[in-house]
Amino acid sequence: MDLETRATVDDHRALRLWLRLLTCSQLIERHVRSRLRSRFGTTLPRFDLLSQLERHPLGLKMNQLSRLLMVTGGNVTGIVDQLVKEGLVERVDDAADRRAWRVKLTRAGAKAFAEMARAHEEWVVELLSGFSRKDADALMQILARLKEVTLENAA
Amino acid sequence: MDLETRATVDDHRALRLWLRLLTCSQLIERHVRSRLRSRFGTTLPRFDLLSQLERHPLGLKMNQLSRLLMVTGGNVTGIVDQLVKEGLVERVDDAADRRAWRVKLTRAGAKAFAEMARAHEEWVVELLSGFSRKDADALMQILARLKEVTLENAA
DNA sequence: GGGAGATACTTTAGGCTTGAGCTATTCAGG
DNA sequence: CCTGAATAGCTCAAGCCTAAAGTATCTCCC
Repeated sequence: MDLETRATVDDHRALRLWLRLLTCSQLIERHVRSRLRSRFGTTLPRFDLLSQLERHPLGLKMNQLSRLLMVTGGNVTGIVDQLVKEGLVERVDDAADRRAWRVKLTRAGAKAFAEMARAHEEWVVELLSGFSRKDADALMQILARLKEVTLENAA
Repeated sequence: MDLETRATVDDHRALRLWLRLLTCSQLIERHVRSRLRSRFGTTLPRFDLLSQLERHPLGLKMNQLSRLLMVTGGNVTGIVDQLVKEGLVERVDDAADRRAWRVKLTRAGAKAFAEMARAHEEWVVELLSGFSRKDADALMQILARLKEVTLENAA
């Protein structure tokens, strides 16, 4: 096999890897979305946003949320608007910067999130049951490298 | 460590695995979407649909596309409508079933797709450059198992 | 052949997401 | 101080996506 042929094979390898990664990700994502909808009448983006706030009890600015969730600012505006309307989240003025908000979980939001998070974890555990501990550990490590490489090359 | 504690740790393991998988997938996806947009003025769903048609020269029915792309039928209707309007795809009557269409690439569609596919593969290869052959092979295998397990458990 | 149920597709309403363009505020240098 | 550049956030149009409901056709079975 000459170099050029090998290069082509390796190229297809990268492509197939990406397609398989996407498939796996979508399979899990669809499952979780569907259950969030049917059990809690909510969506994955809202859940993700609450999840970030739960990890940051002091609150987060809109652009911090935007970075953590890997979505654009305009998107965060819309989701926060909804969650405020539902009473799960509140916008507090940022003392240090009059342009900025500090978004926090309300008491009701924290309570609602705790319930959803428990169920969410159950779903994922159930979905991955039968996936060996050994494979899971290996996958975590390889994905760590993949993330690193991708971040490097995307810059 | 008692059983209950271990169970909790394993649960978090599954959750963290899923979150990392999602992150990796999103990193690559965003990169590809952004380039499809800036270079070709198109989107990932349209590209994916063309890609499926390219693999099936005899054409595909709407519901076959829906299954292959893992999206709902209504969604496929919208995307095909657009691609027809752009002249990349055509709807042909299915001789055997008057309810159904057979969607095919037009000559222009095949040409446009070939160009995009070449670029798409380059982007992915570039993005994954530095990811070792060994890791890539291992990842392919583990993801195959993950896909299998997930499909099993989702049913 | 005829009716019940399945299937192929479309439509609709509602939510997510983006990129571009806007205002208001902050910050850094002169 | 001031002024230009950067930053925080919002709005808007357009496209993706879903679930649910609607129409047309097919298929099976009596």
